[in-house]
Amino acid sequence: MYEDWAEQFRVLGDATRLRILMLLGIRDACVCELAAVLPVSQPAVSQHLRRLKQAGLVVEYRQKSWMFYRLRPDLPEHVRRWLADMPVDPGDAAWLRTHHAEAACGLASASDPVRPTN
Amino acid sequence: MYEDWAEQFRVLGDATRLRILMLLGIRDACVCELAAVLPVSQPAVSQHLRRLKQAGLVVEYRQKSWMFYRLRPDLPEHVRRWLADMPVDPGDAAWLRTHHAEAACGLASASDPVRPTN
DNA sequence: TCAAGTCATAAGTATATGCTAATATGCTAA
DNA sequence: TTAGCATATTAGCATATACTTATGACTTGA
Repeated sequence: MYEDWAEQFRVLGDATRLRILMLLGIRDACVCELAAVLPVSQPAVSQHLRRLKQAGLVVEYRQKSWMFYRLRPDLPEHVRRWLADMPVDPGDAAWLRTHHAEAACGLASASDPVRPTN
Repeated sequence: MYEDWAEQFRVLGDATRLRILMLLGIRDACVCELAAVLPVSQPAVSQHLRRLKQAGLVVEYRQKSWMFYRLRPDLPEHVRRWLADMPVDPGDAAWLRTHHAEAACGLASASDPVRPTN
């Protein structure tokens, strides 16, 4: 009866996944950006993102060769509140600010990323 | 940085622990009551309660030979909201209603359980 | 003091988890 | 089509977790 709820909590029960969620709370990011910031390998990032996606916490969209991830727009209110209460790592925020997606991923700054409709 | 938060989520990331929390949301209960309701052994219940206690989610108090556990009165608002949003297992609620602590644990019904001051 | 009941702890086991390295897949641009 | 990059998947490993049984510690009442 509580297994689905427990699974939701387990998804949030990893520091790396929480950090990914907070990073995506600053702005959308592609896998290579996350892998550059986080102290784990790219496959590890991919695996975390897969789990977050399966849990319905993030969505993905392709931008040229890059898979961008973003927080799901209609996150459950519980999750929104939790994330709002957690502090953003200043270093993470600075990194995402100084390394714009255009530069980091070679996107032309003129073209705004095409976001999924939902 | 997020390890403490992740740990909080991991504590909630187990169906048995969630069920214990929901049971204690109905009324305080002793270990043997919880072990009677749950499909796990008494040591398993004790181990879960220890973890819940370390996480600051429950407190314990002795009543004769029984160790009663209750939700910590000043639970973080996050947790309160999560618990409020989760459904109570009807079977669990019925069990705690029909098996009063007095009968289940041999307490005289005249004496209200002495609760801790906090 | 002692027997019975209650709970906690210890030891052992099976499964889940998070990571890495290696490899496969897929997209883009020439 | 093909080269090169970005991402996903696989296999393997170390650790964490949840459970059991066995046992120890504590409380109560006779």
